[in-house]
Amino acid sequence: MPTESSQPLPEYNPAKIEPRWLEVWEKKRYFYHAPKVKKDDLDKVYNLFAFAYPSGSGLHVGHVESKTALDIITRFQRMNGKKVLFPVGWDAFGLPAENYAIKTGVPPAETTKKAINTFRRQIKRIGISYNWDHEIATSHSGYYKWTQWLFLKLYQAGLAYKAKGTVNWCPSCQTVLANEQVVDGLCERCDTRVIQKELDQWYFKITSYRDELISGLDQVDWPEATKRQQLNWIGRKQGVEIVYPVMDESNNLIGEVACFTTRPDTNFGATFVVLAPEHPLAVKLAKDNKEVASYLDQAKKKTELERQQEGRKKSGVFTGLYAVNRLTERKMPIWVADFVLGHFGTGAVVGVPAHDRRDFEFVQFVNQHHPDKKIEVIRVVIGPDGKLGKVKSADDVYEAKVGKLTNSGRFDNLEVEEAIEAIGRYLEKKGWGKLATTYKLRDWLISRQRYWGAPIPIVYDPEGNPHPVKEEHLPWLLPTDVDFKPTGESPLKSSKEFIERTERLYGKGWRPEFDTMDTFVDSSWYYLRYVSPRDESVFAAKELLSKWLPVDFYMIGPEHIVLHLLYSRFFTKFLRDQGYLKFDEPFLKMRHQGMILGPDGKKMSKSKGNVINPDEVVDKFGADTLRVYEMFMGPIEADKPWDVRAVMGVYKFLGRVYRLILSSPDQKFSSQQVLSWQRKLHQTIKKVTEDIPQLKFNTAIAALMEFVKLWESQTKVDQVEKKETLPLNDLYSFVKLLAPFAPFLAEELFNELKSQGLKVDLDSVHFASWPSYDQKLIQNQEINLPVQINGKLRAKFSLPADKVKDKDWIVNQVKQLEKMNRWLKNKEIKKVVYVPGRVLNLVVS
RNA sequence: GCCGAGAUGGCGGAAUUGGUAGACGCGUAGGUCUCAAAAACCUAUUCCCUUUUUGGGAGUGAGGGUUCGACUCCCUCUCUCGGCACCA
Repeated sequence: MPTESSQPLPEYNPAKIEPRWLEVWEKKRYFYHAPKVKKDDLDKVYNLFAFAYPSGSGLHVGHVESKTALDIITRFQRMNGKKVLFPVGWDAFGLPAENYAIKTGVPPAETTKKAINTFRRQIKRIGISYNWDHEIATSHSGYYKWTQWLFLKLYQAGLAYKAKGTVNWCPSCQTVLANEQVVDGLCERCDTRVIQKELDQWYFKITSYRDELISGLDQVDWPEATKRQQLNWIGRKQGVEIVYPVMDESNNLIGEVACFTTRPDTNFGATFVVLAPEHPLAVKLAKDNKEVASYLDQAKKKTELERQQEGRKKSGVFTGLYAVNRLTERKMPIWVADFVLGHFGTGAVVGVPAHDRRDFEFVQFVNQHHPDKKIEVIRVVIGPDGKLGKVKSADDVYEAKVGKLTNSGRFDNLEVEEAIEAIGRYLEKKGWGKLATTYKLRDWLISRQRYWGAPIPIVYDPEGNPHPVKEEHLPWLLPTDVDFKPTGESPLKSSKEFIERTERLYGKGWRPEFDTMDTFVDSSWYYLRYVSPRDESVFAAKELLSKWLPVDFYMIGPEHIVLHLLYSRFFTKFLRDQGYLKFDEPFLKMRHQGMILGPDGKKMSKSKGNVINPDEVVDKFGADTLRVYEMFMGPIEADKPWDVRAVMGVYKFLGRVYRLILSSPDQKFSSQQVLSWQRKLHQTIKKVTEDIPQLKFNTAIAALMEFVKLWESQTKVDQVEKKETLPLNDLYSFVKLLAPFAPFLAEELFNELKSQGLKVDLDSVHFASWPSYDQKLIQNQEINLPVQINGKLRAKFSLPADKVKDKDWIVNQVKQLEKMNRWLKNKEIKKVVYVPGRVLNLVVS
């Protein structure tokens, strides 16, 4: 019967389809440039992907997931008439390129360039529709010029300062390590014990924004868990700073010591005070107290690992001084111990052993090793169980904030929560303390003794005083004549050119700062640069900033939750205060993509041999299959294992779509079939349209599959009356639905439809407008109503859609059903619950 | 220890946010085609009982509760995964 179609259809062959369209898109530079927007344009959308480090191993399937997700959203929004900024860039400075240089001698600039080229090729191959004209790389001098400018702005504002600080140091690699590079006290690269070293370092004063970094979270649509992690990191705590007079052995008043506590309610049970080794009073005492001096020395020498191995084992030394608890008139011995941290609170802690485990453990240590200096344990809170027993072991320590006070004079019998208030106020009234707030957040150490980063734009005069590099000397270029071999010194020290340049520009005897900046500095303002990446006069064009920023949607891995986001928000607030930005928060809405695990359900790693290479998947099945499979795996935010065989299922699905469209002119249907085909189509349009903005790509794809399934089954029904073909315009709608997910196949099928006679004046389906659905058409004419007896499903009753609101009619009809006899015979219907179209529940007795 | 997320068939996961649990895909079994295999297509597929169909019972980590009705809400517990961790 078929005539022209007796030729076999061409097979779905992505290897032919995809390169062809890629070439066309590249040639025509589709979406290369961000669209033009007017100020306050409500149609603008800024979609941001957390730019990646261009590692030598190339694109990872995890990259593909988040890039594809954002690409789908972007294409969907474009088809819905939005103007979208969708840029791409490279977090190109960083350790791996430098380590590679140390090993091989190949300069990081070269390695990085090569890696970027690989990434760019791979990303284009999977059809991500980035605005390539806006591409940036943080290692490019046109970019880091502005990173340095930002440093200078902070410097001028007094928010960049130099101070001595303790840093992680790997004696084998001879370099400073970031906290993240220390794993269980060992260097992540060579497993050498990391030690603490005092170095003169540059810091950014992020702490001056700590309160706004908390309150600003109310303005953004981020996952609650993410917000909470930020809050924990900032770690704001309300409490009381109690000031105790300090006396020597012979009761001479010699000063005072302040202790921060969140539990002033327990202060009647305070029996000692502990200073951190860094506490000024401890340092002062060390001058003429040998025991204290040697303890401080030991504490300083301790490595991270040793501290961790010791666990919670306490140590300490008595200072010979006492603090007076004015609530009880008790003389509390003052000790120095390294379990107290110098940088939290006041660096001194008041010990309440009955109600703080660590305090109790310390008392155990003292009472065991210094029996002549025994410290008393006094219970001042009775738990709800009414137990008033002695606190004899660590398990008896009562830390919960529930219970009533005892042994606390006039405050006895108050509930803990009340007592916190009351005693706090009392201390304040007496002038013995004041309400105080402490934070865990510390200033941001940005110095790195590394080569592959942006040089800190500071020069030192012959006396060693720092001066900012003049703005006209930016970019303060990273020298190239350096020795990469680690020597324990900053690699830039080996550059003759760098020193000569400094002397030429600033005078004889002047020296440049040899450290570079933490790469987090580069990566915490890049979203601003995207609007005008080639502008040499400003970090980001003001007019464009006001049009595009803030970022509307940010897709970022959960590993960046704390640092990157905190730093970015800090920079945003700083630049706002400097008058450059007009918004408070850089990222309005944010979501995280999960991790793609190996087929074994474990994190992919070369050593486990479970790495899936996206290039190989594309070679075998094509980019569309890779994209659709990754989106189909499951919810975007979940961790999901790769299933080699499930990829085939997606490939088959795309092949079916291909064949259905190509053979559609030969498919004949009854008008009834066409109608139900259209109904399903419109239901699918609705589902996909609603799912994409919610990032529910897996269910959107499932809906497309369901539609294709129905279509296929219809072609197989042998009916007598079959003379209609599917309307080209409806086929077009379906291809549009497919376009964000499988852009190559959709483009191919769009062209096919044109050759079948579709009249559209467009070069690409990706410029088409998104299909809309007909609400009336969606309604099924027949409704299959579940009928429950006492909440258990007993029958299904199918009724015409126009009867759906007629409860009485339905109940009557259902009662007549023969099936119902069994359940309703000799029973009384006590209650009828009817949710229109959803369920009918008869409650019988 | 603290904070957070989670637990649904053999597997990945759906479920209109309190209304038919298991959509969609994988896998498996049987079938069509084939000399055979692969591919493709069709059918079945939560478990148990009954069984010719019909039918019945159980069932969303465990236990309890609220409700006409609970994967969904509340309480208790177990386990898994992330983050922080001597932070006063």
